[in-house]
Amino acid sequence: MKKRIFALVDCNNFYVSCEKVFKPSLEGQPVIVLSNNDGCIISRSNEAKQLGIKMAQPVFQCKELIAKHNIQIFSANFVLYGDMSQRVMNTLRRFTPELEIYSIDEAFLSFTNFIPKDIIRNSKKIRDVVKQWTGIPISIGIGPTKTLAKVANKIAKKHTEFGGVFDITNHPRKKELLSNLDVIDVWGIGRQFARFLGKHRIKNVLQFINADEKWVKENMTVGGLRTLLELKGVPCADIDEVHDSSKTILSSRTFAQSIREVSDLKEAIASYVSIAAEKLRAQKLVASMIHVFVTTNRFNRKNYYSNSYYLELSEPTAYTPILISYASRALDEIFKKGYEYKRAGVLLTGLCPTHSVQRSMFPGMTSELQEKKNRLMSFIDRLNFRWGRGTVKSCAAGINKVWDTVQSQRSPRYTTNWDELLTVGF
DNA sequence: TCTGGGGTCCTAGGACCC
DNA sequence: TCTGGGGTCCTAGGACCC
Repeated sequence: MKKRIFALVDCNNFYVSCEKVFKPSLEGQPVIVLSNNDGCIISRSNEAKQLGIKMAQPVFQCKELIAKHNIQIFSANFVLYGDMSQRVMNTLRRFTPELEIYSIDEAFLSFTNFIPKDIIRNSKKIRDVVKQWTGIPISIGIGPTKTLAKVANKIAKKHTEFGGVFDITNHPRKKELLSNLDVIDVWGIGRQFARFLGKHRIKNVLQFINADEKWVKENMTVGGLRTLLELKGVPCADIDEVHDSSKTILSSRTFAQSIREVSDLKEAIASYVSIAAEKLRAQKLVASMIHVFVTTNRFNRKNYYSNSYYLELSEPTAYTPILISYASRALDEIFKKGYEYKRAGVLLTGLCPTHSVQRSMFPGMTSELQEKKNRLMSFIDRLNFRWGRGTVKSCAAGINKVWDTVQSQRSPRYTTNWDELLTVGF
Protein backbone atom coordinates (compact mmCIF):
# COMPACT_ATOMS: atom_id res chain seq x y z
CA MET A 1 0.00 0.00 0.00
CA LYS A 2 1.48 3.37 -0.95
CA LYS A 3 2.07 5.87 1.80
CA ARG A 4 -0.88 8.09 2.29
CA ILE A 5 -2.17 10.83 4.48
CA PHE A 6 -5.69 10.19 5.69
CA ALA A 7 -8.22 12.75 6.80
CA LEU A 8 -11.42 11.97 8.60
CA VAL A 9 -14.13 14.55 8.12
CA ASP A 10 -16.91 14.40 10.67
CA CYS A 11 -19.96 16.64 10.82
CA ASN A 12 -20.38 18.16 14.26
CA ASN A 13 -23.60 17.07 16.01
CA PHE A 14 -24.89 16.26 12.54
CA TYR A 15 -28.67 15.88 13.00
CA VAL A 16 -28.85 18.89 15.29
CA SER A 17 -26.73 20.90 12.85
CA CYS A 18 -29.15 20.01 10.02
CA GLU A 19 -32.06 21.36 12.06
CA LYS A 20 -30.07 24.52 12.85
CA VAL A 21 -29.46 25.25 9.18
CA PHE A 22 -33.17 25.81 8.69
CA LYS A 23 -33.81 27.42 12.06
CA PRO A 24 -30.86 29.66 12.89
CA SER A 25 -32.57 30.86 16.07
CA LEU A 26 -31.46 27.54 17.61
CA GLU A 27 -27.87 28.77 17.68
CA GLY A 28 -26.49 28.82 21.21
CA GLN A 29 -29.44 26.85 22.57
CA PRO A 30 -29.57 23.30 23.91
CA VAL A 31 -31.10 21.17 21.13
CA ILE A 32 -31.68 17.41 20.83
CA VAL A 33 -32.91 15.05 18.09
CA LEU A 34 -34.89 11.93 18.97
CA SER A 35 -35.00 8.41 17.52
CA ASN A 36 -38.14 6.73 16.21
CA ASN A 37 -41.11 6.86 18.57
CA ASP A 38 -39.34 9.79 20.19
CA GLY A 39 -37.60 7.20 22.34
CA CYS A 40 -33.90 7.99 22.62
CA ILE A 41 -31.68 11.02 22.15
CA ILE A 42 -29.52 10.47 19.07
CA SER A 43 -27.99 13.90 18.52
CA ARG A 44 -27.16 16.75 20.90
CA SER A 45 -25.96 20.31 20.48
CA ASN A 46 -22.87 21.28 22.48
CA GLU A 47 -25.12 23.12 24.91
CA ALA A 48 -27.18 19.94 25.48
CA LYS A 49 -23.98 17.91 25.99
CA GLN A 50 -22.81 20.40 28.59
CA LEU A 51 -26.06 19.90 30.50
CA GLY A 52 -25.06 16.25 30.90
CA ILE A 53 -27.38 14.66 28.36
CA LYS A 54 -25.87 11.39 27.16
CA MET A 55 -25.87 9.84 23.71
CA ALA A 56 -28.68 7.27 23.20
CA GLN A 57 -30.22 8.19 26.53
CA PRO A 58 -33.98 7.56 26.79
CA VAL A 59 -35.87 10.86 26.71
CA PHE A 60 -38.05 10.05 29.70
CA GLN A 61 -34.92 9.96 31.88
CA CYS A 62 -34.22 13.63 31.22
CA LYS A 63 -37.72 15.10 31.25
CA GLU A 64 -36.80 17.41 34.13
CA LEU A 65 -33.60 18.63 32.53
CA ILE A 66 -35.48 19.29 29.30
CA ALA A 67 -38.16 21.33 31.04
CA LYS A 68 -35.74 23.18 33.29
CA HIS A 69 -33.44 24.34 30.50
CA ASN A 70 -36.08 24.62 27.80
CA ILE A 71 -34.20 22.16 25.59
CA GLN A 72 -35.46 22.25 22.00
CA ILE A 73 -36.63 18.85 20.74
CA PHE A 74 -36.89 17.43 17.22
CA SER A 75 -38.06 14.01 16.05
CA ALA A 76 -35.56 12.51 13.62
CA ASN A 77 -36.09 13.63 10.03
CA PHE A 78 -33.92 11.17 8.13
CA VAL A 79 -35.04 12.31 4.69
CA LEU A 80 -33.72 15.78 5.45
CA TYR A 81 -30.48 14.45 6.99
CA GLY A 82 -29.86 12.13 4.06
CA ASP A 83 -30.20 14.99 1.63
CA MET A 84 -27.96 17.29 3.67
CA SER A 85 -25.40 14.50 3.88
CA GLN A 86 -25.28 14.26 0.10
CA ARG A 87 -24.64 17.98 -0.13
CA VAL A 88 -21.74 17.76 2.29
CA MET A 89 -20.24 14.75 0.47
CA ASN A 90 -20.59 16.41 -2.92
CA THR A 91 -18.76 19.44 -1.57
CA LEU A 92 -15.94 17.28 -0.20
CA ARG A 93 -15.60 15.50 -3.52
CA ARG A 94 -14.58 18.77 -5.12
CA PHE A 95 -11.35 18.65 -3.13
CA THR A 96 -10.30 15.06 -3.80
CA PRO A 97 -11.62 12.11 -5.78
CA GLU A 98 -10.17 9.80 -3.14
CA LEU A 99 -13.15 9.85 -0.84
CA GLU A 100 -14.83 7.12 1.15
CA ILE A 101 -18.27 7.88 2.53
CA TYR A 102 -18.09 6.07 5.84
CA SER A 103 -21.44 7.00 7.35
CA ILE A 104 -24.17 9.60 6.99
CA ASP A 105 -21.95 12.20 8.67
CA GLU A 106 -18.39 10.98 8.10
CA ALA A 107 -15.99 10.57 5.21
CA PHE A 108 -12.37 9.53 4.85
CA LEU A 109 -10.30 11.55 2.40
CA SER A 110 -6.83 10.85 1.12
CA PHE A 111 -4.36 13.65 0.51
CA THR A 112 -1.70 12.00 -1.63
CA ASN A 113 -1.25 15.06 -3.80
CA PHE A 114 -0.89 17.60 -1.05
CA ILE A 115 2.39 19.01 0.23
CA PRO A 116 2.52 18.13 3.96
CA LYS A 117 2.93 21.68 5.17
CA ASP A 118 -0.14 22.76 3.25
CA ILE A 119 -2.38 20.12 4.73
CA ILE A 120 -3.63 22.13 7.69
CA ARG A 121 -4.22 25.17 5.49
CA ASN A 122 -6.14 23.14 2.92
CA SER A 123 -8.16 21.36 5.57
CA LYS A 124 -9.23 24.66 7.04
CA LYS A 125 -10.26 25.74 3.57
CA ILE A 126 -12.38 22.59 3.18
CA ARG A 127 -13.97 23.29 6.53
CA ASP A 128 -14.85 26.85 5.55
CA VAL A 129 -16.27 25.89 2.16
CA VAL A 130 -18.46 23.10 3.57
CA LYS A 131 -19.81 25.48 6.19
CA GLN A 132 -20.44 28.17 3.62
CA TRP A 133 -22.11 25.94 1.01
CA THR A 134 -24.12 23.64 3.27
CA GLY A 135 -24.31 25.38 6.64
CA ILE A 136 -22.89 22.28 8.34
CA PRO A 137 -19.87 22.64 10.68
CA ILE A 138 -17.24 19.89 10.39
CA SER A 139 -14.09 18.76 12.15
CA ILE A 140 -11.10 17.25 10.38
CA GLY A 141 -8.57 14.82 11.85
CA ILE A 142 -5.42 13.95 9.94
CA GLY A 143 -2.99 11.06 10.36
CA PRO A 144 -0.92 8.37 8.62
CA THR A 145 -3.63 5.71 9.15
CA LYS A 146 -7.42 5.77 9.25
CA THR A 147 -7.47 4.94 12.96
CA LEU A 148 -5.06 7.78 13.74
CA ALA A 149 -7.13 10.15 11.59
CA LYS A 150 -10.13 9.17 13.72
CA VAL A 151 -8.13 9.79 16.89
CA ALA A 152 -6.99 13.15 15.52
CA ASN A 153 -10.61 14.02 14.84
CA LYS A 154 -11.54 13.29 18.46
CA ILE A 155 -8.72 15.59 19.55
CA ALA A 156 -9.84 18.32 17.13
CA LYS A 157 -13.31 18.20 18.68
CA LYS A 158 -12.08 18.01 22.27
CA HIS A 159 -9.50 20.80 22.06
CA THR A 160 -11.09 23.87 20.57
CA GLU A 161 -7.70 25.62 20.41
CA PHE A 162 -6.93 23.62 17.24
CA GLY A 163 -9.78 25.33 15.39
CA GLY A 164 -11.51 22.11 14.29
CA VAL A 165 -8.54 20.75 12.35
CA PHE A 166 -5.82 18.59 13.89
CA ASP A 167 -2.92 16.70 12.29
CA ILE A 168 -1.49 14.10 14.65
CA THR A 169 1.44 13.21 12.37
CA ASN A 170 4.67 14.21 14.18
CA HIS A 171 2.76 16.58 16.45
CA PRO A 172 4.94 17.76 19.35
CA ARG A 173 2.14 17.15 21.87
CA LYS A 174 1.22 13.71 20.45
CA LYS A 175 2.21 11.63 23.50
CA GLU A 176 0.59 13.98 25.95
CA LEU A 177 -2.67 14.10 23.98
CA LEU A 178 -2.78 10.31 23.56
CA SER A 179 -2.20 9.75 27.25
CA ASN A 180 -5.20 11.97 27.94
CA LEU A 181 -7.48 10.02 25.60
CA ASP A 182 -9.43 7.05 26.95
CA VAL A 183 -9.18 3.75 25.02
CA ILE A 184 -12.98 3.77 24.58
CA ASP A 185 -12.48 6.75 22.24
CA VAL A 186 -10.51 4.62 19.77
CA TRP A 187 -12.27 3.36 16.64
CA GLY A 188 -12.58 -0.40 17.11
CA ILE A 189 -12.51 -0.45 20.90
CA GLY A 190 -15.98 -0.64 22.38
CA ARG A 191 -17.42 -1.09 25.85
CA GLN A 192 -16.43 -4.73 26.32
CA PHE A 193 -12.83 -4.36 25.20
CA ALA A 194 -12.42 -1.11 27.13
CA ARG A 195 -13.57 -2.90 30.29
CA PHE A 196 -11.25 -5.81 29.58
CA LEU A 197 -8.28 -3.48 28.99
CA GLY A 198 -9.11 -1.52 32.13
CA LYS A 199 -8.81 -4.71 34.17
CA HIS A 200 -5.26 -5.00 32.84
CA ARG A 201 -4.42 -1.41 33.76
CA ILE A 202 -4.66 -0.18 30.19
CA LYS A 203 -6.82 2.90 30.30
CA ASN A 204 -5.47 5.50 27.89
CA VAL A 205 -4.44 5.25 24.25
CA LEU A 206 -0.70 5.60 24.94
CA GLN A 207 -0.83 2.63 27.31
CA PHE A 208 -2.63 0.59 24.66
CA ILE A 209 -0.04 1.48 22.02
CA ASN A 210 2.60 0.03 24.32
CA ALA A 211 0.70 -3.24 24.83
CA ASP A 212 2.10 -6.56 23.60
CA GLU A 213 0.89 -7.38 20.07
CA LYS A 214 0.61 -11.11 20.68
CA TRP A 215 -1.41 -10.58 23.83
CA VAL A 216 -3.72 -8.15 22.02
CA LYS A 217 -4.32 -10.61 19.19
CA GLU A 218 -5.04 -13.45 21.58
CA ASN A 219 -7.53 -11.46 23.58
CA MET A 220 -9.04 -9.08 21.04
CA THR A 221 -8.69 -11.14 17.83
CA VAL A 222 -7.31 -9.84 14.57
CA GLY A 223 -9.53 -6.76 14.70
CA GLY A 224 -7.89 -5.65 17.93
CA LEU A 225 -4.43 -6.25 16.50
CA ARG A 226 -5.29 -4.21 13.43
CA THR A 227 -6.40 -1.34 15.62
CA LEU A 228 -3.15 -1.51 17.57
CA LEU A 229 -0.99 -1.54 14.43
CA GLU A 230 -2.88 1.39 12.96
CA LEU A 231 -2.37 3.37 16.16
CA LYS A 232 1.35 2.66 15.81
CA GLY A 233 1.22 4.15 12.32
CA VAL A 234 1.10 0.95 10.26
CA PRO A 235 -1.73 1.31 7.72
CA CYS A 236 -3.97 -1.77 7.61
CA ALA A 237 -6.85 -0.26 5.65
CA ASP A 238 -7.00 1.94 2.59
CA ILE A 239 -9.62 4.33 1.29
CA ASP A 240 -12.55 2.30 0.02
CA GLU A 241 -13.87 4.45 -2.82
CA VAL A 242 -16.32 2.04 -4.38
CA HIS A 243 -18.85 1.00 -1.84
CA ASP A 244 -19.62 -2.71 -2.03
CA SER A 245 -23.31 -3.41 -2.38
CA SER A 246 -25.10 -4.42 0.80
CA LYS A 247 -24.72 -7.95 2.13
CA THR A 248 -27.88 -7.72 4.21
CA ILE A 249 -30.84 -5.37 4.26
CA LEU A 250 -32.79 -4.87 7.45
CA SER A 251 -36.04 -3.11 8.13
CA SER A 252 -37.40 -3.14 11.64
CA ARG A 253 -39.28 -0.91 14.06
CA THR A 254 -40.32 -0.68 17.64
CA PHE A 255 -44.08 -0.17 17.86
CA ALA A 256 -45.52 2.88 19.54
CA GLN A 257 -47.88 0.53 21.39
CA SER A 258 -47.41 -3.17 21.89
CA ILE A 259 -49.63 -5.44 19.84
CA ARG A 260 -51.15 -8.85 20.51
CA GLU A 261 -52.86 -9.83 17.27
CA VAL A 262 -51.19 -11.78 14.50
CA SER A 263 -53.12 -9.72 11.94
CA ASP A 264 -51.52 -6.50 13.18
CA LEU A 265 -48.09 -8.11 13.22
CA LYS A 266 -48.61 -9.27 9.65
CA GLU A 267 -49.40 -5.72 8.57
CA ALA A 268 -46.30 -4.40 10.26
CA ILE A 269 -44.12 -7.12 8.74
CA ALA A 270 -45.61 -6.52 5.28
CA SER A 271 -44.80 -2.86 5.61
CA TYR A 272 -41.18 -3.59 6.61
CA VAL A 273 -40.85 -6.02 3.71
CA SER A 274 -41.98 -3.22 1.39
CA ILE A 275 -39.31 -0.89 2.74
CA ALA A 276 -36.57 -3.54 2.57
CA ALA A 277 -37.58 -4.61 -0.95
CA GLU A 278 -37.47 -1.01 -2.13
CA LYS A 279 -33.90 -0.69 -0.82
CA LEU A 280 -33.11 -3.98 -2.51
CA ARG A 281 -34.34 -2.78 -5.90
CA ALA A 282 -32.59 0.56 -5.49
CA GLN A 283 -29.30 -1.37 -5.39
CA LYS A 284 -30.36 -3.64 -8.25
CA LEU A 285 -30.18 -6.69 -6.00
CA VAL A 286 -32.36 -9.70 -5.33
CA ALA A 287 -32.64 -11.63 -2.06
CA SER A 288 -32.49 -15.38 -1.69
CA MET A 289 -33.46 -15.61 1.98
CA ILE A 290 -35.85 -13.73 4.20
CA HIS A 291 -35.62 -13.67 7.99
CA VAL A 292 -38.47 -12.48 10.18
CA PHE A 293 -38.13 -11.71 13.87
CA VAL A 294 -40.47 -10.60 16.64
CA THR A 295 -39.81 -9.67 20.23
CA THR A 296 -41.67 -8.40 23.27
CA ASN A 297 -40.33 -5.47 25.30
CA ARG A 298 -36.64 -6.22 25.86
CA PHE A 299 -36.59 -4.18 29.06
CA ASN A 300 -39.26 -6.32 30.61
CA ARG A 301 -37.90 -9.83 31.23
CA LYS A 302 -41.23 -10.92 32.63
CA ASN A 303 -43.23 -12.73 29.97
CA TYR A 304 -40.42 -12.05 27.51
CA TYR A 305 -40.44 -13.74 24.14
CA SER A 306 -38.14 -13.34 21.17
CA ASN A 307 -37.81 -15.54 18.15
CA SER A 308 -36.84 -15.54 14.50
CA TYR A 309 -37.33 -17.74 11.49
CA TYR A 310 -36.03 -17.68 7.98
CA LEU A 311 -37.09 -19.15 4.69
CA GLU A 312 -35.12 -19.77 1.55
CA LEU A 313 -36.91 -18.44 -1.51
CA SER A 314 -37.51 -20.85 -4.35
CA GLU A 315 -35.92 -18.23 -6.58
CA PRO A 316 -34.11 -15.00 -5.63
CA THR A 317 -36.40 -12.02 -6.07
CA ALA A 318 -37.00 -8.36 -5.28
CA TYR A 319 -40.72 -8.57 -5.98
CA THR A 320 -42.57 -7.25 -2.96
CA PRO A 321 -45.70 -9.45 -3.06
CA ILE A 322 -43.66 -12.67 -3.16
CA LEU A 323 -41.45 -11.49 -0.32
CA ILE A 324 -44.53 -10.55 1.71
CA SER A 325 -46.02 -14.00 1.29
CA TYR A 326 -42.81 -15.69 2.45
CA ALA A 327 -42.54 -13.31 5.39
CA SER A 328 -46.09 -14.09 6.36
CA ARG A 329 -45.34 -17.83 6.37
CA ALA A 330 -42.22 -17.24 8.45
CA LEU A 331 -44.23 -15.23 10.96
CA ASP A 332 -46.73 -18.07 11.33
CA GLU A 333 -43.84 -20.27 12.46
CA ILE A 334 -42.88 -18.04 15.38
CA PHE A 335 -46.04 -16.22 16.40
CA LYS A 336 -47.34 -17.25 19.80
CA LYS A 337 -50.57 -15.97 21.24
CA GLY A 338 -50.63 -14.22 24.58
CA TYR A 339 -47.58 -12.00 24.22
CA GLU A 340 -47.31 -8.22 24.02
CA TYR A 341 -45.18 -7.72 20.92
CA LYS A 342 -43.13 -4.54 20.91
CA ARG A 343 -40.82 -4.92 17.94
CA ALA A 344 -40.56 -6.82 14.69
CA GLY A 345 -38.40 -6.82 11.62
CA VAL A 346 -37.36 -8.35 8.36
CA LEU A 347 -33.84 -9.16 7.23
CA LEU A 348 -33.04 -9.93 3.62
CA THR A 349 -29.90 -11.99 3.02
CA GLY A 350 -28.20 -13.99 0.31
CA LEU A 351 -28.22 -10.85 -1.81
CA CYS A 352 -26.90 -10.93 -5.35
CA PRO A 353 -27.08 -8.66 -8.40
CA THR A 354 -30.33 -8.95 -10.33
CA HIS A 355 -28.53 -9.82 -13.55
CA SER A 356 -26.63 -12.74 -12.06
CA VAL A 357 -29.72 -14.64 -10.95
CA GLN A 358 -29.89 -18.23 -12.06
CA ARG A 359 -33.35 -19.24 -13.08
CA SER A 360 -34.69 -22.14 -11.06
CA MET A 361 -35.28 -25.49 -12.73
CA PHE A 362 -39.00 -24.89 -12.78
CA PRO A 363 -39.47 -21.17 -13.18
CA GLY A 364 -42.74 -20.04 -11.71
CA MET A 365 -43.33 -17.53 -14.41
CA THR A 366 -42.53 -16.74 -17.98
CA SER A 367 -39.97 -14.06 -18.65
CA GLU A 368 -42.72 -11.89 -20.07
CA LEU A 369 -44.61 -12.02 -16.80
CA GLN A 370 -41.34 -11.42 -14.94
CA GLU A 371 -40.73 -8.31 -17.01
CA LYS A 372 -44.22 -7.03 -16.21
CA LYS A 373 -43.60 -7.44 -12.50
CA ASN A 374 -40.27 -5.63 -12.73
CA ARG A 375 -41.93 -2.71 -14.48
CA LEU A 376 -44.67 -2.57 -11.86
CA MET A 377 -42.14 -2.44 -9.03
CA SER A 378 -40.03 0.27 -10.62
CA PHE A 379 -43.16 2.31 -11.35
CA ILE A 380 -44.23 2.08 -7.69
CA ASP A 381 -40.70 2.97 -6.54
CA ARG A 382 -40.73 6.09 -8.71
CA LEU A 383 -44.12 7.17 -7.38
CA ASN A 384 -43.03 6.65 -3.80
CA PHE A 385 -39.78 8.50 -4.38
CA ARG A 386 -41.63 11.43 -5.98
CA TRP A 387 -44.55 11.65 -3.55
CA GLY A 388 -43.19 10.08 -0.39
CA ARG A 389 -42.87 6.57 0.91
CA GLY A 390 -46.21 4.83 1.32
CA THR A 391 -47.99 6.72 -1.48
CA VAL A 392 -48.48 3.37 -3.22
CA LYS A 393 -48.22 0.27 -1.11
CA SER A 394 -49.39 -3.28 -0.74
CA CYS A 395 -52.81 -3.76 0.87
CA ALA A 396 -51.10 -6.24 3.19
CA ALA A 397 -49.25 -3.35 4.83
CA GLY A 398 -52.50 -2.12 6.32
CA ILE A 399 -54.44 1.09 6.68
CA ASN A 400 -55.15 1.30 10.40
CA LYS A 401 -51.60 0.69 11.51
CA VAL A 402 -52.05 0.41 15.26
CA TRP A 403 -48.37 -0.51 15.28
CA ASP A 404 -47.13 2.61 13.50
CA THR A 405 -44.32 4.73 14.94
CA VAL A 406 -44.82 8.18 16.39
CA GLN A 407 -42.85 11.29 15.50
CA SER A 408 -44.45 14.16 17.26
CA GLN A 409 -41.79 16.80 16.66
CA ARG A 410 -40.56 16.23 13.10
CA SER A 411 -39.33 19.27 11.27
CA PRO A 412 -40.46 19.84 7.67
CA ARG A 413 -38.61 18.05 4.86
CA TYR A 414 -37.28 21.42 3.69
CA THR A 415 -35.07 20.14 0.92
CA THR A 416 -36.97 17.20 -0.55
CA ASN A 417 -40.66 18.01 -0.43
CA TRP A 418 -42.20 20.84 -2.44
CA ASP A 419 -44.93 21.37 0.13
CA GLU A 420 -42.46 21.82 2.93
CA LEU A 421 -40.01 24.29 1.43
CA LEU A 422 -38.65 26.88 3.77
CA THR A 423 -40.58 30.15 3.47
CA VAL A 424 -38.83 33.44 4.00
CA GLY A 425 -40.72 36.52 5.09
CA PHE A 426 -39.63 40.00 4.02
C1' DT B 1 -46.36 4.85 31.36
C1' DC B 2 -41.96 6.07 28.46
C1' DT B 3 -35.84 2.65 26.34
C1' DG B 4 -33.85 3.50 17.96
C1' DG B 5 -32.39 1.46 13.68
C1' DG B 6 -29.17 -0.30 10.25
C1' DG B 7 -25.04 -2.25 9.31
C1' DT B 8 -20.06 -5.22 9.19
C1' DC B 9 -16.71 -8.57 10.64
C1' DC B 10 -14.94 -12.46 13.36
C1' DT B 11 -15.17 -16.85 15.76
C1' DA B 12 -16.90 -21.07 17.75
C1' DG B 13 -19.14 -24.99 16.97
C1' DG B 14 -22.20 -28.13 14.49
C1' DA B 15 -23.25 -30.58 10.16
C1' DC B 16 -21.55 -32.93 6.62
C1' DC B 17 -18.27 -35.16 3.57
C1' DC B 18 -14.51 -38.19 2.32
C1' DT C 1 -17.44 -53.84 22.04
C1' DC C 2 -14.50 -51.37 19.28
C1' DT C 3 -15.88 -46.20 17.09
C1' DG C 4 -10.39 -41.36 13.03
C1' DG C 5 -9.16 -37.22 11.34
C1' DG C 6 -9.21 -33.45 8.48
C1' DG C 7 -11.49 -30.24 5.63
C1' DT C 8 -15.30 -27.08 4.36
C1' DC C 9 -19.51 -24.81 4.83
C1' DC C 10 -22.97 -22.68 7.43
C1' DT C 11 -25.18 -20.37 11.30
C1' DA C 12 -25.64 -18.04 15.64
C1' DG C 13 -23.93 -14.91 18.47
C1' DG C 14 -20.91 -11.41 20.03
C1' DA C 15 -17.99 -7.75 19.21
C1' DC C 16 -17.75 -3.40 16.82
C1' DC C 17 -19.42 0.93 13.99
C1' DC C 18 -22.61 5.08 13.08
